[in-house]
Amino acid sequence: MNFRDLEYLIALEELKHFRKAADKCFVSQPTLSGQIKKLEDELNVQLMERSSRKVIFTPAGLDIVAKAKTILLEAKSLKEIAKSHNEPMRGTLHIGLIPTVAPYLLPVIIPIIKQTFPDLELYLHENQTHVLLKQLEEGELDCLLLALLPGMETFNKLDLYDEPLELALSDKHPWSEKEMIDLNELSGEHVLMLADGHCLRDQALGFCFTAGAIEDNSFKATSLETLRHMISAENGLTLLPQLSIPLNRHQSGVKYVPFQSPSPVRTITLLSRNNSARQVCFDQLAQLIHTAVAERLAEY
Amino acid sequence: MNFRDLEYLIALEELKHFRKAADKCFVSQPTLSGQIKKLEDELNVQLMERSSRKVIFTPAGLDIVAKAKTILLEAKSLKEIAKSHNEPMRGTLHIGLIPTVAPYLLPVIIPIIKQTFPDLELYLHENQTHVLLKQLEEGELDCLLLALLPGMETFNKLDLYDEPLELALSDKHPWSEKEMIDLNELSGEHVLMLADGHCLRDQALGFCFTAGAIEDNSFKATSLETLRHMISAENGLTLLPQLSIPLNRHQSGVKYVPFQSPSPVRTITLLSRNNSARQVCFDQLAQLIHTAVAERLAEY
DNA sequence: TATTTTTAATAGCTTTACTCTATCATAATT
DNA sequence: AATTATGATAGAGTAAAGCTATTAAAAATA
Repeated sequence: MNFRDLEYLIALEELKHFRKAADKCFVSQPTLSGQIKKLEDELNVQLMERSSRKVIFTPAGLDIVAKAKTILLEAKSLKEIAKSHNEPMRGTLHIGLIPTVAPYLLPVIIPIIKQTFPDLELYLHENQTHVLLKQLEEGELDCLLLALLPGMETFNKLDLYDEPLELALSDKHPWSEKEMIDLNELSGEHVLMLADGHCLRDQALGFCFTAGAIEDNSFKATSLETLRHMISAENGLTLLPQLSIPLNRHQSGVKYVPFQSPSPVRTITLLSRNNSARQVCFDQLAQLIHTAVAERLAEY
Repeated sequence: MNFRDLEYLIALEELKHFRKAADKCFVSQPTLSGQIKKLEDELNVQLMERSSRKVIFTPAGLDIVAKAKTILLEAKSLKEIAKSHNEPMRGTLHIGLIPTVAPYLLPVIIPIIKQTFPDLELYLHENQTHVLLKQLEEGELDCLLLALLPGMETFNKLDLYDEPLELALSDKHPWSEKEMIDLNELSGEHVLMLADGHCLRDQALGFCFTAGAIEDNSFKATSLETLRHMISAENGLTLLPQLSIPLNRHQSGVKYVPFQSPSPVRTITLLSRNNSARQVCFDQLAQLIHTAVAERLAEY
């Protein structure tokens, strides 16, 4: 039994005539006859009485025609489901983000994504890099927005933007009035850091090590916001990514000073599985994010 | 797209493994791979991501698997419908009967039919022979219970019983005490008849003509019961089929006298289309009716 | 780092099943 | 009796689906 056989049967019930039904189905009369016979043999039930003048459906035949119609409708619906999924910017999308990106990037991009791709249903998952990578691999997430690190080569990456880090410090700190600062001036300074597992911690540690700065071991923050409040309270120093910094670089007791070139920087990337079916979607999304963030960063 | 492809897809979604899914479907792995690929091409949508380690279904794939499951369920249900119709003594049956048979035969056979074949749903249609034959031909009726007449050779017939006609007359008539009577004694008598269109009228007329009796043209009855009442009221004569006669041959002013051999007789037959799908059903029904009526007639 | 293992895709051939044209058989109509 | 209408049958051709053997690529293991 296959879908075509059911079409033959339905046409035959409608027209009560083998040749006409065959014409309607664009096959020859013997073909239709044969397939109907095959169907009867397979179902082991006589679907109609044939005579040279009349085709009379049996009750069994009529019941089966009715069921056949619902099956063909379902098949049509299946094809329409497929069609609706053909549009890349439609359907659900599970995005993973790291905690040092999510709260600052999302307000910039969510409104424009919702406006540009209203049929995209976003689910946002905030987690640390190693968790996100695992989830992406398992297929639990569709793509990630995070800072590019070594070891991500097995994934497909679309670079979104390079995000400079700036020096955050209390507005009572002697350096707080500086317009710019050189990374090497941090030599010997104690710097506050995020807790283990945050990729920004490792990156910042790297820059500090190069500059000769020292981690302040008395405290490890669990979020950038905690870190920011600590700076204000403790008169400390830290590195914060640009998107988390207010435009005027001075707010609630904290001042922000950009570094002189070459500034410490991290690359924010859209990561997806190499063989993901939604590459077209990611391309468009990356393009949109790139533009939106470029506009935002230009405001500094 | 066909049903098998959907089975492959469902197995693959369940096992997330091409070879295992192929095993489950009793085909080779390349066959399953090929058909899945064909399905994707046909639906023009990627149903899953493949890698050498993982099979991850896309949202489109999952939606389509869900729909595929309902389609296969419907297909299964279609086969079960066919199966249920395989039992010949089940389902609806439209039976046509003539008015001179229905009221007398049905009480005899309906209880035993309902008891023997409880899954048979009977619809009874009372009409004159020519109407019934037309309806049978058109497929509106499945079979007929009527008196066999010339011109019915194109149908399939199963003889049920031979029904003798008896002489019905007022209990005040001089012949009313006779045990038996010879048909030829009717010579010159006036006999009451049914209206045109009743086959019993034509048959009775035939017997009367042979015997030399004359039709009483002053009245034509539209039913046997009217005829019976007329006999009582008008002191007339008529021929009535045995099943319409009370067992003691005397009731409400009417007496019944059987004819000496050779008695006038009609053959009651089950008629169906030659190519009817339900010949088995009719055979069993005829057998049952034959037995039930034989038992009833033996009581006279 | 090289080797083995796992897993899906590909190539090439075979088989199945569907379709076609031509013809037959039967019953209805002329 | 001849013609027409209609479905069934026969036989050949084609397309689809199946198989085995092999390849390719990634992961696991040595």
